[in-house]
Amino acid sequence: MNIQEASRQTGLSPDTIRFYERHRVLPRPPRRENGYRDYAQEHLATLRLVSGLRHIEMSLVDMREVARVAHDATCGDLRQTLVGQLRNVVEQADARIRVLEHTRGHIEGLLAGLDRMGPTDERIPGTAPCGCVQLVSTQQHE
Amino acid sequence: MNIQEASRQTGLSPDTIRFYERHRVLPRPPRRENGYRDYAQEHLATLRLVSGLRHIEMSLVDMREVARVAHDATCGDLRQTLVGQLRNVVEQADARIRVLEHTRGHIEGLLAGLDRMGPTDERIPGTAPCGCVQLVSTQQHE
DNA sequence: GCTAGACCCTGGATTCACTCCAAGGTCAAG
DNA sequence: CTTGACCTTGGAGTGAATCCAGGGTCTAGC
Repeated sequence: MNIQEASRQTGLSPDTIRFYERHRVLPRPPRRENGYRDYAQEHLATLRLVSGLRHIEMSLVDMREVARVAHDATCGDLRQTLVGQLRNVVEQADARIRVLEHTRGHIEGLLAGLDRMGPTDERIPGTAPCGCVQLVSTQQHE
Repeated sequence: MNIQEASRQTGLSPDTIRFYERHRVLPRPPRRENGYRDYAQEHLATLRLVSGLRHIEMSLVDMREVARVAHDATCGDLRQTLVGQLRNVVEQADARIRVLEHTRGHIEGLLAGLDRMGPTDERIPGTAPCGCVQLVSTQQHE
């Protein structure tokens, strides 16, 4: 399977796959005689894992560590390290989701506020206009 | 209020505030005689708005647009542009949250799988170890 | 008055994680 | 035997910070 097909099946672009390989996040696949990378099912597993980790914004360095463990370790080692790292990752995702939901709420508040205010057209020159300032500044920020 | 205090009250680092100012995401505040930036409550409103937009990963260019509108427009202009952009932003946040939750589930599946498998210690050399491959590769990826 | 330590300023270098590009090789269809 | 879609590499460019050097300022304590 060539790199494009591997890309299609995992959601990582060919460029990103090559980039990760260069930075030792992904192991080097075997090559055909013509030099093309040749992926098998077992590689896709790792690519998909890495794609998932990328989605939750794990750093390249940490992904490298997970991938190294997932490819070299015995099951005992793997379990310990991987479980630790994955728990971490879930926590990070949760934190990220909380921030997003908080900000989403904040923005919706802004929108609702704009709705409530009705279409006045004046503003005090040199300041932020209409209700925008009040809406935003009443929000306490962590 | 100096830049550090403004930073403390809005969650943007002083470096980031200066960076945004340079890139015209934030307006230039007045300076004291010594050249220090001097922020007032009305500036904090804008900083907080921008901090919120940053949290949901709005691009610098789009933030510049929002900030420009929020500072220069009349209320009518503001309403139209801002509402459009903010709706957009909420959508982006939702999409982001969906991806994160999907991946979170994926990773938890991995963890549950590792739990179910019990502590075997063998692995086939040259392949990814134990259940890791199966767990990941059974997951279909968009 | 003087020094230490925590601020502030600017402009430019570095970082991270890609993403794109140039220059060239490979291959299947017509 | 050409066209067009693929593949290779190494290196340049991008976005959004973040860090740094080199310098000025301010407050507290001696």
